Amino acid sequence: MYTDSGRPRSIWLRPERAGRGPAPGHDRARIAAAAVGLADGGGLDDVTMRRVAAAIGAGATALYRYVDDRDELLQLMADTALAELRFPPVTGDAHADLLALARELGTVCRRHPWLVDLLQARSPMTPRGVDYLEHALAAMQQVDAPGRAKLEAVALVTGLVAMVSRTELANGGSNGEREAAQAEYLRAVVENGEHPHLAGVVASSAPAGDGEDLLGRLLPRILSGLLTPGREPGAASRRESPRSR
Amino acid sequence: MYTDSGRPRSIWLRPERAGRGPAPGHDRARIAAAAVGLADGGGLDDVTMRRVAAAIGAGATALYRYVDDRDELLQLMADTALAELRFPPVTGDAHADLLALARELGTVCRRHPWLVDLLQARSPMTPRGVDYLEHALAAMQQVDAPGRAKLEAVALVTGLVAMVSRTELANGGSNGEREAAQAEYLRAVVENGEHPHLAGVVASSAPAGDGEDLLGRLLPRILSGLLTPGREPGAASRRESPRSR
DNA sequence: GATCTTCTGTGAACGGTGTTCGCTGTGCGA
DNA sequence: TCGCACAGCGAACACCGTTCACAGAAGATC
Repeated sequence: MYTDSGRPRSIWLRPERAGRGPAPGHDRARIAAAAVGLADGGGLDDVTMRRVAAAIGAGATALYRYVDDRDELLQLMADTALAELRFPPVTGDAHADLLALARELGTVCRRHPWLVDLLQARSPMTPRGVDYLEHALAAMQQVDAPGRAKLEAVALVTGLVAMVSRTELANGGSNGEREAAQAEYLRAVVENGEHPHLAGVVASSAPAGDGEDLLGRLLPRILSGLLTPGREPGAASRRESPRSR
Repeated sequence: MYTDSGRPRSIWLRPERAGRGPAPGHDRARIAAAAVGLADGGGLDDVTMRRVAAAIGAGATALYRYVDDRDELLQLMADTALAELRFPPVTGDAHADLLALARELGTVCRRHPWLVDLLQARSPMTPRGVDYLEHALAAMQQVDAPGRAKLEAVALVTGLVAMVSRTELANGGSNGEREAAQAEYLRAVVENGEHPHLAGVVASSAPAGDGEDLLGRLLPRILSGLLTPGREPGAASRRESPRSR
């Protein structure tokens, strides 16, 4: 049933325990938990095979009995974090339900900042990731839109959560050398005067509003644009300015 | 004028040539070009300090005279790639202009797949990145929306381009082991039957439509939701289903 | 119960990484 | 002309992911 009839490529289809030999001294859950602990403390860069192994009291290379790759370890971590999702009940209001789901994902991202990187690198098709997708689709059950559009909506919601979480963490977290450099350069660009629109926008906008609900403000607007079936907003926009071209 | 009155933290504020010593044998542009060439061939992982140095015929550690960090080298690369942007003229139709700009960014991303990673890791505040932002804001000059909303719109447009480019490259590029594993697991999940909504959507949607204009389909809808001033779509959605809660 | 087979954990090792540190020169400013 | 700041370089450091052969343990088979 597998594509080349060998052993499954996906870790999620590989049984954790093979029948024959001695019982493993560790398990995926413990390993993933240890890795999550390391990442929570110092980011994904602190998740090295040696350090994770040491954290569970194993030799440096024991992890390769449980995981083919460092990348598979990261998948385990993503799944472990997504397991913290408390799916809000489906009420029938697709927009509100998706917003609630997005907020849940946001809180998990706040707890595990590194999850943002894993979410954006590629949508993590882990068991809990699939559950998340299923829940989102269930929330949109009564929406009149093709399946493709719904999948795209989920991807966009997830991407938006990642984006918002990233800016939240950048504003709140101990601003590293990198942010300082960016701020320094941005200040210089604005003062230089060759970017009037940027200068105007930077001057006019309040400084980084803290407790403001970005998700609640952006997501409904995006969803309303995405999931409304008939209106064809692109055509309207094109009709508004017939002089162009 | 700098925050701690030392030497600028940002590479863009540091003069390429210091006055005193012998003339440098290389320059940022050549270094960045070499790095871009490596990344185009084999991804960002192929961009190591040693290899880039070798590509310009320099010793392994000579790069540190031009760049503080590997990360600064990546910034140089992002700027070099963004320099390929051919900004489409501003017509006055904000939606159309932003779509055209997004398409331009998309073609650059198609040429330099690694740029997607750099765009998503953090918005690259490089000179060309600032130009991009300025151009987008100019396209929205006549839009009646607060500056914050415009900045958010730009971020969303960029994020959408990154997302679309990623899926394009994943579909088109030589599918690695990773994609195979994901596909294998997804098939198993669908066959298993515990995720009916997902199964339905996967079954109903056509297989990966190739020449279909994702950007042109998604971006106008998103923008229409984002940039329309008065309508408060969130409230409308809440009013549509008063029975919930 | 004995044997066989498979699996587990390990330590050493390989090739590679980013980065630091002296060192030798070189060429501009004084 | 002199001095000094800077360019380039080689060696070195502390890691990294991953491979491999090998010890030993435990289920399967007889």
